Amino acid sequence: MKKVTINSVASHAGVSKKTVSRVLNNEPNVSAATREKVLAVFKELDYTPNPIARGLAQNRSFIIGCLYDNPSKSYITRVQTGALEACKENNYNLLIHPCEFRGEALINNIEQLLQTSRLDGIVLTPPFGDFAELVAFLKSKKIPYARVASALLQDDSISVRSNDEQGAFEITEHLINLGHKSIAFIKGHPDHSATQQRFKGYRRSLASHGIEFDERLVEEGNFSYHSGVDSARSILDLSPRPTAVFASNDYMAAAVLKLATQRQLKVPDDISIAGFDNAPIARHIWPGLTTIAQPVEEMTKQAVTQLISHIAQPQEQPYQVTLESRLITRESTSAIK
Amino acid sequence: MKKVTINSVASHAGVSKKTVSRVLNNEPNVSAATREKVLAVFKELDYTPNPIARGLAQNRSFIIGCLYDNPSKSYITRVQTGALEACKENNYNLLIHPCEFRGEALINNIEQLLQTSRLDGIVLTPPFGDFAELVAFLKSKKIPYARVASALLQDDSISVRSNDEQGAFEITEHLINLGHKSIAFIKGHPDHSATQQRFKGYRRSLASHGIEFDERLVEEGNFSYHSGVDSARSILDLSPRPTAVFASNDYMAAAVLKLATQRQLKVPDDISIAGFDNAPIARHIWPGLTTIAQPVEEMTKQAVTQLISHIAQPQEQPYQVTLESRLITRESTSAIK
DNA sequence: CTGAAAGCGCTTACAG
DNA sequence: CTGAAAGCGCTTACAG
Repeated sequence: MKKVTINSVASHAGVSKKTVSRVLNNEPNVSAATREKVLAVFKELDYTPNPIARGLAQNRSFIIGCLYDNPSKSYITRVQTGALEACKENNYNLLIHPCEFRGEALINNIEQLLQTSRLDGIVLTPPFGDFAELVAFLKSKKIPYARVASALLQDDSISVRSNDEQGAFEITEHLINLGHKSIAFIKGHPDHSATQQRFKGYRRSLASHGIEFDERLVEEGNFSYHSGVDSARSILDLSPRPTAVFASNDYMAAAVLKLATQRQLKVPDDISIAGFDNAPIARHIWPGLTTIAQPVEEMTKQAVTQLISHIAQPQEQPYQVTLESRLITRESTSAIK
Repeated sequence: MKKVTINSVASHAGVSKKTVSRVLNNEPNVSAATREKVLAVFKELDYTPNPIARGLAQNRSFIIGCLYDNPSKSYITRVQTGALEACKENNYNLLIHPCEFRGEALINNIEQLLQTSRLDGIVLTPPFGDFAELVAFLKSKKIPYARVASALLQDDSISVRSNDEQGAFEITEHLINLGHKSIAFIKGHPDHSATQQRFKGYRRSLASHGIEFDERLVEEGNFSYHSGVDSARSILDLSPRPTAVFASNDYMAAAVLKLATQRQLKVPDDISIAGFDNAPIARHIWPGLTTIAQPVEEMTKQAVTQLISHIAQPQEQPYQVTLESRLITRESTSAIK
């Protein structure tokens, strides 16, 4: 069985392949009769255009690459969901590329990626949007990119983020307003710019209430559940024990909750626990976690939408947006007794 | 700035483009001197071959598509992890394509996908591997595919599954051996073949112990957490209340656990709860869930590895494998009092 | 409204 | 060991 190409269709229909190309792309300037004839031959021969050939001629692939390296699986899932929505609306497809390396190895890895698949653009999810080396590399290769949840930059790139500092401030305010003064804090992954932002918000809230910052209440996590367990152990061993814990994401908060419960502590009566992200786990456990809802899907969707429109029209304005996050109170926090 | 192609390299190096192509692909029959000269020009010009052009000439894209439609996000994450490992080892890339439609719309959706991106092969994850229409369509389009966690078939396709029936049998045995006789069961999504298999295993275990099957103890779920909440409500309202619940996946089991805890029931003292999959949530909650560890990553990795080798050498044997699953006991199940 | 020619950037098959 | 020619299946730019 011979492969059916634009040429077979053209000869079957008795027209030039340019005309076939016209009906394929819904271009004007084709008589209704010709169009129908060609359409009929499409059906008859069961013709599907070859996207690679189209790609070569147009120099594009209609594929966006999504880079990530994130210990929180649910965060990745949400990123993908948003990216996929944007792709779907624009007839693009999404290629996913986790990569665990930093520095030199990372650049080689991306170079390899670009050598095996042509990508029209790349979404950089945390922490990649903050890797200056990588961003410079993409610029030098003239690969369009968009940054999600990265630090603000005064450049011309596409960037969508949410206000981590403000979110952390608000959730700390919530705890302080409940009467808590001894509030432990678990940091996120050091490479993520959100980590510093959330820490800042926590400190700003403490300061605004005249509560002295206490270093002993701060633990270094990395956004993984496992790191939350380790941090929780240290925190619960403190004496006096803090009356509340604010973990930089919900996975780590869930770990604190589990460990506290195992140790026969009542949450929130004995200790209040707050997270960040509003990941699914925040409502899948009991008590449900008080947290900050971050619009991860929406951030990524906007970033990819802008990226795609930038690919089509590179002269557009840079798009830099900061979305709002909001406090969600559940059962894991309560007034101090 | 002119784009640098194989032609610019060839003229710079003073050789034919065929020779450039040879060093690009590490082919033999190039003198060391020539090779080095060309390599030097690569660096000098910062040349990167165009994957689309290569793809057109070779008629391949080095991209595998992953189809899914699964209410369990962690399952998808695990599927992706396995698929990505296989792709990485073979210099392939992974394109993800969730699709929510059935029947006619589904086929159109896939046709559209194949029209925008050329895929060298497709992995069908549950429930797609069991959709006869889709499988027939891919066959007619001559798109290589591999099926993950689908029903056994006497055909020539690549298929990797695990033994759901046996897993469900074993976990039910575990409960019965702990003294439970009234064991509620929450079914999975009706479109997934695993749903029937797990139900069968549950019934086989009951039967082998002479415990009469009771329809009132069976709820229809769909693998989502939400469906688990609904099922849990019905089950906990039964009187007499069953002493154990076996949910067809961990999300639904987690929902039962949360609802039971909210209702002041002690797990496992008042009621034992078991899940299936060994999803992350099974160990992120307290008490941890007794469950069946299913090698989702490994299944997918094997399927994609076979798919890629089948793409390279289509004459190979069909690969149909059933992997083992194993019981993991945690704190959510205990002997009846 | 329609088409012939050239080109996208590679590889394949063949010749020397 | 090296290269000239043809081809992969489309689109772009131009001409009529």
